[in-house]
Amino acid sequence: MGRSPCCAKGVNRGAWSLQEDQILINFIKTHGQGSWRSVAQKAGLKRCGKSCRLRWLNYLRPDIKRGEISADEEDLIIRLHSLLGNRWALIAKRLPGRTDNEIKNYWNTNLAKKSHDYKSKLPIKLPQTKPEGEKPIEKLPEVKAQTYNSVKCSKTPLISPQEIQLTSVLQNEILVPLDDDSFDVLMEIDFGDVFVPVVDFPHAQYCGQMMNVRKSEIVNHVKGDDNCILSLQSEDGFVHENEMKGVQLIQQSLDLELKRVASFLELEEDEWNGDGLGKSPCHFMHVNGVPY
DNA sequence: AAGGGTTTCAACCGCCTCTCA
DNA sequence: GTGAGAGGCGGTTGAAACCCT
Repeated sequence: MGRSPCCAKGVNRGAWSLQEDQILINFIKTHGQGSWRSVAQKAGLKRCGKSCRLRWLNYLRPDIKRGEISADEEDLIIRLHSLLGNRWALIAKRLPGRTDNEIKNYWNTNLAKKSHDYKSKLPIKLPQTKPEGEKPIEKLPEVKAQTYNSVKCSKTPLISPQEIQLTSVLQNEILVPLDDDSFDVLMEIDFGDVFVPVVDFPHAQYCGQMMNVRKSEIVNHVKGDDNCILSLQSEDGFVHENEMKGVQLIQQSLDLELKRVASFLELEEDEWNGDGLGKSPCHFMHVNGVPY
């Protein structure tokens, strides 16, 4: 279906003049926000409706907060971005007075670079050797390692070690309390004979950007951009029963933490558990290419 | 002071979704 | 059910401001 351009020829483009701003402000004060196309026409602005809407929402609206993004706001943006991805409008709803455009610009000019710089310094060389004495507990021939090759999570839990100790109902079973001064490890999952440290960035502001999971000497993949990959491939070609259990535990713990974070951020369930980037991490786990 | 490079951010573009006839 | 119009959104652009030599 072909679309006619929203802006007819002959309309003004580019930066808004003070006079245009004043006309738009006065018109909306008097008539309120209605159909943007008709606002442009009735107000006598030679602008397309979209341009009027953008100007009002991003600049002229009286509840816009001016000034620098505070440290608290920055922290919230980072947390929300790790949870929601580039859903700027959704993120902006959680920062009163800030617009999606402003947050997007702030991310692109400040936070994205920080994040990228940090990620580029991450070690990617991983242990390649299999530990002595590591044996499969049970063979599951229908699920070979080369097909049971990844657990993919869209998002990571946003938790501090202190919070883990306080909140995890599974603490005694799968989460090991951490040193108070450590942000390197979010939690450890006990696979029975192997501990799996779930590692995040050492700086709190990067928590949630990427997660690094190692399963002792066996799990040998640490990588991620927007997503993280937990590779649970065993070198012996079989899936260990305790590994399968580990997948379930990771799924449980991630889902638990995401729910808690979503609750903390007062996100509606459809904002984090629906389609898209806000989806619960357990829905992104795959075994053999199939949602686990 | 000049000018060249870099950064910032307002505005635009194009696609998607929703609504309504 | 279908198509068109409108709003909403994320990605991108480019002019202006800023910085550095």
